[in-house]
Amino acid sequence: MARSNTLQYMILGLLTRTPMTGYDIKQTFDKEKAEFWTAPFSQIYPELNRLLKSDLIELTNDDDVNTRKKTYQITDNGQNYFKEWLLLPISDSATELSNDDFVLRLHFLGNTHGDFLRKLLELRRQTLKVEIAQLELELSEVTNHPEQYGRELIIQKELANKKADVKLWTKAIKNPLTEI
Amino acid sequence: MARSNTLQYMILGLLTRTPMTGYDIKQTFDKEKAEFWTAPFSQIYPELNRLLKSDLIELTNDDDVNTRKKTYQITDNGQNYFKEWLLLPISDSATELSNDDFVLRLHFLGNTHGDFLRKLLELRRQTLKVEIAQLELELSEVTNHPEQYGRELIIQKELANKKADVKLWTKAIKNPLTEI
DNA sequence: CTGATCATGTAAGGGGTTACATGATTTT
DNA sequence: AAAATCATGTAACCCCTTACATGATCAG
Repeated sequence: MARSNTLQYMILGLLTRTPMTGYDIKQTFDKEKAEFWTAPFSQIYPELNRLLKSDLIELTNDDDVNTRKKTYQITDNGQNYFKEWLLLPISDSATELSNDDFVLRLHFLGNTHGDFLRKLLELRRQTLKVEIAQLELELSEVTNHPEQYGRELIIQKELANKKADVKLWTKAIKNPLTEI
Repeated sequence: MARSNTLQYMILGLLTRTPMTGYDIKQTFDKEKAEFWTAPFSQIYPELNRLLKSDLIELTNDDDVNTRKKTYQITDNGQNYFKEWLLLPISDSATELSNDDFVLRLHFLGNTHGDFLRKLLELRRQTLKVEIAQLELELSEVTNHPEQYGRELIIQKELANKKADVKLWTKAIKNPLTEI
């Protein structure tokens, strides 16, 4: 249980847009730096074969028979599976949303799903506020303890980051894309 | 090769301060939330035994003979090994310093090592500036591409975070602890 | 005397990295 | 003709997580 499997969703997400080969997927990861995450071929190819067996993706018939090239497309099954995952943090009444979970989903939200996007941002903002309160408490415990100066700087860094995030998501909630 | 092994350095770093048991180490991780990182017993105990075999730590004689309690202290060997790692990003003319590497080292820098701390912050600031330039380029490529709105938000978030970091480290370089 | 905390481990399995292996196609 | 890029994989190894196993000590 608890199979996080980021790669699985990254691949499915990319294939919701257009059919691709394993090689293409790797290129996309490297070029887009996706959300600052990548995977080697040795992870991508086995994962593709696993998804194929699970009937979440399938081979297209576009490939020249003489090449080894294998172009994959997502199945209806895969579409549903991916969408279910994408919407999970909202339908689930989970009160927490880690940065990784959040970023991974955000990556696949374009101009569609405007409503869902807003809810996702709201949820993340809530999580951040709780974390900020916690960090402020920790910070108050280390100030004036010069031997923990390094740790104090780390806490300040995390605080600054999370506060910047709250600001950004607040702005994004107020000014949705539709206004552009 | 390329054994990153965060845990190894966390343990050695804690033991430079005071002798501890595996249980104490776990407590410290959980309480201090270290630098937002923790490890389970199933990782800590085997690692302690490995460090013991490598002669980087040793058992103290403080423990009651009748208990299973094992209090460890760092050896001279371990001290050297740890210090070498701590100073690596400077002595090494590596031009990059990842956030994880940076934070891990920062955690063990108190009011001592003021000079080294400044160099470390400087180095990190340089890395950040390069990354910011890269992100600004990526951002310019996705704006006005509504289908990549999610990715745009991610890039903006990363940019905001890195900029906040630069600001913070600049301030820390200018106002060292000695002024407190 | 019962439950919380102290205390140390092993086992199984997932996920990720690095290195290795192979060969076709395209560019220079 | 050589080098770069396209293209798909396997093998070994490390790190980390979850679950399991065991028992002592201390507080209520």
